[in-house]
Amino acid sequence: METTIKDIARKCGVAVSTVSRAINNHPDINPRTRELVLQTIAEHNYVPNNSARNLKRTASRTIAILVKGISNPLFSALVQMIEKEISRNKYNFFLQHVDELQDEIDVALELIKEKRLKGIVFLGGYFSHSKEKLKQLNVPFVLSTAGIQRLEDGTVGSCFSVDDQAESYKMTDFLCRLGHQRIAILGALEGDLSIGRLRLLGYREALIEHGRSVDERLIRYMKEDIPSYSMQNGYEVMKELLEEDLSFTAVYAISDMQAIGACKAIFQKGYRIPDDFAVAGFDGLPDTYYYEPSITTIKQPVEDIAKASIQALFHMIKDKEAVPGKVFAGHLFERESTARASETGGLYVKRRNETETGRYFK
Amino acid sequence: METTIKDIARKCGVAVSTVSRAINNHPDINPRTRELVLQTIAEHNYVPNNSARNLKRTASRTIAILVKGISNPLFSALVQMIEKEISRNKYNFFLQHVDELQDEIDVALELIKEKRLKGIVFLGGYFSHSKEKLKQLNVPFVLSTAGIQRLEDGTVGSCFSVDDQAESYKMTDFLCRLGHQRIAILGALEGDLSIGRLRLLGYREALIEHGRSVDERLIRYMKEDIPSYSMQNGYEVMKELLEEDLSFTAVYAISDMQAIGACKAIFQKGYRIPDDFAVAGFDGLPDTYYYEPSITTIKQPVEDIAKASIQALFHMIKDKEAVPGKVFAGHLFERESTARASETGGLYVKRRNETETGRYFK
DNA sequence: TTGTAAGCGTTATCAA
DNA sequence: TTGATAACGCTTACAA
Repeated sequence: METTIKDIARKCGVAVSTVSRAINNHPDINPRTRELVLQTIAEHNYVPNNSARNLKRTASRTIAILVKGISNPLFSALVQMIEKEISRNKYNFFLQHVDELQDEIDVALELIKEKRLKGIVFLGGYFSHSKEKLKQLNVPFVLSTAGIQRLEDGTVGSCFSVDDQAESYKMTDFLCRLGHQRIAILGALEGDLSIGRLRLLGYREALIEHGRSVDERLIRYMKEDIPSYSMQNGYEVMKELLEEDLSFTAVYAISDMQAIGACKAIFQKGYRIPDDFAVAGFDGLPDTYYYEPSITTIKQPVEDIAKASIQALFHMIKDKEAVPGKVFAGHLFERESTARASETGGLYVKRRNETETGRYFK
Repeated sequence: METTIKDIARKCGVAVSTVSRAINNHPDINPRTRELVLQTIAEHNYVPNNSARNLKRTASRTIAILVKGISNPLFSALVQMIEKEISRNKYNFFLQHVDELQDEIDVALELIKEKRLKGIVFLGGYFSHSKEKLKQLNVPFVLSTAGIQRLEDGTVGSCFSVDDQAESYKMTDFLCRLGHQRIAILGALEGDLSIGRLRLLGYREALIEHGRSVDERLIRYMKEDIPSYSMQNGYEVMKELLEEDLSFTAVYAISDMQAIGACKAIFQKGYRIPDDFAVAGFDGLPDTYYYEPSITTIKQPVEDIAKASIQALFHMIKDKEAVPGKVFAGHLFERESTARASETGGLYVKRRNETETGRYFK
């Protein structure tokens, strides 16, 4: 039989309420009694049952961080910052992963009741929930780095992230300005409705703006049977792309991991980066800095996003008023993996007859 | 006020026990009543309180996966396999991270009571707990990829991992056989008592076996103020190492991430890999395959470890008998980052006067 | 400073 | 097939 508060009370010859007081550091208890109780607890390895506590408690000081998917490297830094800030505010936190297929709102709903949560941070999970469903969440929450949601006001939750479409535009625009005429994109799963869609939109937009035609054959999606956003996925897709004769000089992967995979495929074919192909990623993971050559990418300001998210959450918790979300600017890091599309380079460059920013391509 | 089972009962004009039956799919309930109840539940967005359920329930079908630290990339694959197997057995699971500083046993102890857990999988966390403490865990558990523990039998928990010391020996031995006389190691935190210690032990052992002297200056520890086992940590430590005049030709990092960081430091100094320095890692992450040059490493058989762990756990749960742990062999992948120490290469090689496997160094 | 007792929201037992 | 009711283990008035 499990040890309960009653057993401890009996051993100590006191009432359960006294034991409870000792456990919870209540002021109105004789220090000597407290000592006795605490010691007995230690001796018997008594651990209070959290279900019972949560059931009885009307409130807690707990915030849950719900992370979608298990291996988004972008979140490591984010989570650490958020945790630190939560602790600083003397709240408890609770990091739980929610499966790619699970509905994070459902998980949240359960947790709110079960743990009497004070607030929730949703990480990733490219939110596309009905407003109605979000309404059920009757505690403050923030969405961090979740694809931008155009929420009507009145909603409790705020969204903190970069503008995926705009940043994607930025990168594609950058490649265009480097003189690349034909730019392939390594996208998300076909039919993706979250960041994959937004980043693809930005890509199209930039191409059109630059008067480039959008060649659908240069738009590639992730393979279903390989982990999403993985190096392997980028590698396999790039390998296929290289086998077709599509004459492009740059490839933009919508995640850094895919970009690294793409690099490998390029190297394995004996091509050089950036001489034969320019490669760009997205996210700004440390990996892009350490890779050889270092990879051009859009860095998401995770620290800022984390800080703003958690501050907003505490503001909502404490002052009970909604906080507007915020869009953060990403930062394009130009690294070694991209270079100007030159006349000499670019094995696949076959057509070079458009005008570009003062430069002439014959 | 939150909706409870009573509210639903009232709305439906039935007793709470009937609602409970509907929720829990009990057979002894009129299908019509069940429908009515379920519909009312949906209409009111009623979510049962898990604390109350867990409190009342005597048993569950839940297994917890407790992951130490937030960003060990090695675990992604492991977790996925374990999850799949748990679902296949029609159990629920529950993935929670435990902070680097938290005691995972304490967390487990709470969870056991709170959730009436059936079993626990500890991931990482390089277990060094007293047997006494482990005894408190009165549910079956397995340790996966946690530094090998020499548990006396009688313990419920089994340990599944590689033999870190032996594998580390293997890698160091490999580098020695390539002719490297002076091999630096990028270790864990100084004073580490888990895998860091074991891998360092294997390194020393191999050097001694090969008649190499152990130069303490070539043993480097992670920097405290930089994330552990990170690329950045490897990079910074390697940078320092390169600035001293220690004449070594190979560096063995006890994690792949550190190895990648080390590579960057080497490249930045203008040296070549493997010509000037051989670099080896440990873990067998995909990253080492995709890096340029690909990195020699010891691959941990995570799939096998995952499979064996979870199978053992279910065996313990179902048949209530202890299962012995198992040690898995790692697989050394020789890649592009290591090569034979040649007479010509090795900028730092200054002394080459030892005999080595049939080769003569002047 | 301590004890008594009510009740948190469920499930399970028993009787109807 | 259903309903009443007693737990589950704890916290918290309120009383002493």
